[in-house]
Amino acid sequence: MAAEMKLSQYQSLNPVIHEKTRLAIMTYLISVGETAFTELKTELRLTDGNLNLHMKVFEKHRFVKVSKAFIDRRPRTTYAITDKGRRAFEEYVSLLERILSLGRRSRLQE
Amino acid sequence: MAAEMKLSQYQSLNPVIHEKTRLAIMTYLISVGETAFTELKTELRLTDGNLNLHMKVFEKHRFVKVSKAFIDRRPRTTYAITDKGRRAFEEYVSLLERILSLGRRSRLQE
DNA sequence: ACAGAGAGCTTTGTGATACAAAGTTGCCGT
DNA sequence: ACGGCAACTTTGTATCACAAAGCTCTCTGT
Repeated sequence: MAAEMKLSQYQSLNPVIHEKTRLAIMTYLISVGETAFTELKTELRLTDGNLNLHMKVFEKHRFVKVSKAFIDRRPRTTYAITDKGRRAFEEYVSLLERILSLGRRSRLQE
Repeated sequence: MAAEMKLSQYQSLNPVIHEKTRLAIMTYLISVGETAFTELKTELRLTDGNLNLHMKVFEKHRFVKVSKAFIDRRPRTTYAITDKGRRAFEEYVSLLERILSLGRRSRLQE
C-alpha cells in the first residue's frame, strides 16, 4: 500500500521549506493565501528583522510575491504564495509524509 | 474537528529531531527498533564521520542506547531507540502533523 | 610477527545560517 | 518640528552540518 521508496530520499527535502520558522510561515501562507508582514510577525511571534530575512529567502526562490502599499495611511507589505511556492510546499509535504509513514510501520502489521 | 492550536507552537518542534538527516535516522530507527552503524551508513548514504556526530547528538539526549561488540570478528556498533527517544519522536510527529494540517484547510471546507 | 582491511572515532576546516538587537528610512498625523 | 509605526539593514554571535583526512583497534592471511 505504502509507496516504494528509499529512505535516503530524505536528502531531497527542500531545505528552504524545512527550516522550522519558514515551515510555519509557508503553512500559514498556504492556509490564508495572502498575508501582511505585521500579521505574520504577531501570529508567529517573530522579530521583524528575522521575519524580513526569512521572507527574503522566499522571495529569492520566488515562493512568494511581495507587494508594498500604503493602506490606512500606513505602509503595508503583503505576501502572496506563488504557484511555484505552492508546488514546492506540496512536494515537501508529500515527501515528508512518505518518510514518516515508514516510521509508522512498526506499530502496524507487516 | 482539528485541534485548537496556535501556529506559533511550531517553536516547540524538537530541533534534535527536526534536522533532516536525524529525522531520517530516527524514522529508520523507529521502524526497525535497532540497527547497526554500517547499516545506517549505507542505508542513508552518509559519511561515517557525519553519521558518528549525529549519533552522538542522539546519545547526548538519550534518544538512543549504544552497544559495541565484536561480531563475526568485526567491530559492530548497535543503536537501539530508547523510550525517551520514541516519546520525543512521537511528540515531534504529532506536533508536525497538527501544524501541517493547518496548511490543508485551504483545500477543504470551513 | 607483519601487513592489510574493515569499523568506527576524532580532528580540522569551511560554509551556511538563524537570531537578536540596534540603528535607519519613509510616510504619516498633530 | 516631532513622534510613531512599518519595514528594512547592519552587526555580531552562536550554532551546526558536512567533508576529508588521519587514527585506533581488532581480526585475518601469510
